[in-house]
Amino acid sequence: MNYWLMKSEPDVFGIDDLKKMKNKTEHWDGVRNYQARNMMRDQMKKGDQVFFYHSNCKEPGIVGIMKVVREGYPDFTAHEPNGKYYDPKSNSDNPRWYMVDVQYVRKFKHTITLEELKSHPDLEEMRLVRRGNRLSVMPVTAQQWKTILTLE
DNA sequence: GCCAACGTTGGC
DNA sequence: GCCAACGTTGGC
Repeated sequence: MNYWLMKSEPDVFGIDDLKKMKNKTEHWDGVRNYQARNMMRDQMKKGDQVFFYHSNCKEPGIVGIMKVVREGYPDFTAHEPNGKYYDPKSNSDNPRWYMVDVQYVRKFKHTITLEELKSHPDLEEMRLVRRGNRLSVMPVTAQQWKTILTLE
């Protein structure tokens, strides 16, 4: 089993929104970055655990855990001409973008803030805490996963 | 709201 | 295939 971290802006779609969905499950649409796409399309497997990260908000950080319940499949929002994720260069015969379905597992009592993550010596290697990082889907090692859970 | 960092686009 | 221009991300 692998571990991941995925970012979302809570004003757009936060962990409470995921919890409210039917079966507490939602497709993770709108990712328009090739590296992130490749991970969702090729590497994320059913049962993988994922940290839910809130970005671009008052208190950025990890707010809880979800899991992959459906492996990579084409992101249909790229084919909705009036949608905000529309990409005219993608089509259903040859989809450019992919997504996975994730299910809510639990929410932390407190947000593990970016500041805390940055100040932990064992997490220096995490892409998340690196300067200028913009990747919205990234792998987390088993060791990092364990370390982060101790901060809960 | 600012702006640095980054990814993508497109002219050449 | 280089690289300047542009758009986006996301912390602050």
